[in-house]
Amino acid sequence: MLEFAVLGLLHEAPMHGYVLRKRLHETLGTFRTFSYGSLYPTLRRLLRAGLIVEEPAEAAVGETTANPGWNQARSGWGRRGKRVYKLTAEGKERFAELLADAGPQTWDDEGFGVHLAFFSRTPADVRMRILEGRRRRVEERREGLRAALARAEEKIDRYTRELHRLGLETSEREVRWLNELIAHEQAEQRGQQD
Amino acid sequence: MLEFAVLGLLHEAPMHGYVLRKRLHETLGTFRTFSYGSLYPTLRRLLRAGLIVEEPAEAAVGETTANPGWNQARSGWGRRGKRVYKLTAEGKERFAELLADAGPQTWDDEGFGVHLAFFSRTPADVRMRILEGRRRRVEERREGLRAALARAEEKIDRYTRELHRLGLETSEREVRWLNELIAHEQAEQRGQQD
DNA sequence: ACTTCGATGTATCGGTGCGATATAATTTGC
DNA sequence: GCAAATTATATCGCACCGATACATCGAAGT
Repeated sequence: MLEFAVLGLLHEAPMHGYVLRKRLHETLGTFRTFSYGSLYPTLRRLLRAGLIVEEPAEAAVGETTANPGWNQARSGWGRRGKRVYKLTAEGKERFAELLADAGPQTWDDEGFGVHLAFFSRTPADVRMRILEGRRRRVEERREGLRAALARAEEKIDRYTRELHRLGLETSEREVRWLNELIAHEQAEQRGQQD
Repeated sequence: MLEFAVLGLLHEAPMHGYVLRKRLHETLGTFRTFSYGSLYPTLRRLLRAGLIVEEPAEAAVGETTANPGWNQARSGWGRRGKRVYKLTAEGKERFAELLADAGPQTWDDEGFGVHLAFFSRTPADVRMRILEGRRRRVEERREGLRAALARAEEKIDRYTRELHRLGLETSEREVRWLNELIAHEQAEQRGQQD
């Protein structure tokens, strides 16, 4: 999922790992954060896979050109210190593939949230399949919680019951929310056809 | 967190990994599931640490004594095949320690949910600290989302905004839910003192 | 009796991500 | 002119997941 987010964000502009992490935090809005402990290894992975490349530091966004001496000290640019990453053609291609994929990862809590951040770039039919998959998923959770609450009502621990109550309300809410989104999508599609 | 849950569940009775996983699923109620890919390694870890021991299969819960031939084939019992795990004194001690700990792990989504499943066994003051820590955590998320929504209202992607809206409502709801739980705890403590 | 199927049961593998920690340069504020 | 905050990169061990591979058992059908 980090791979997906990184690839998506690098479409905006080449960026440092550090800036990337901030943008990540902003676009995902506290719903999800990624640590450096996963970001930097991911960046290296993408680099090895040829999906991104390192770029001379001059091209970075919001860079004050304060001539970093230690930068030139090592083979021209950014060997040590700031590293700016840029999408390659393969990287763009890969992102497009990931965008078009509506697999099960896209309807779990994490995957869904991240994918939604790039929803306006995903094809309308894929959007629909993801939304519906997510709804199925949340409905399952809702039913599971309903069953757990009905099954025991008295027997189970008060705190557990409270947690299940909250979970049930939350899933009910999310299903309603999804229904609205889906309805909106359908309306839009009808509008398109006319 | 799995360690905590396993130790807690084994207080009920000695169990197979398989049964353990089912009980885990039941008590956590779809809010959280652990896969075998984490359960079995965890079991081995606990075994190495001396927090649990293997027990002859006869002692297992709900066991039909169907004399498993392959079981005796290997040095007396359960070397290959079913393995029943039982808490040791150290294991019980460790669980008590974990119960009494109200660290930051206990107020993130995962830790909080798992801990709540054993809340009736945790000391009242620890319960309070966990509840308050969780509230602080959720309030932070709520404020983050409020800020994100206020910051951009028009600029940001429609879908992202919708997700943030849902997240905001969810956090608001959870804060209210926590307030009720906390009020209940306080009332109970006052009752205790009289 | 035969066999097939679903539940029971144990286990490993590669991959993904986290939290803590170390290190250093650069900017900002006093 | 110096301390503190921010920018920046990186690694380590650990926890967990999903996929996958086995093997056994009991029941239900034929």
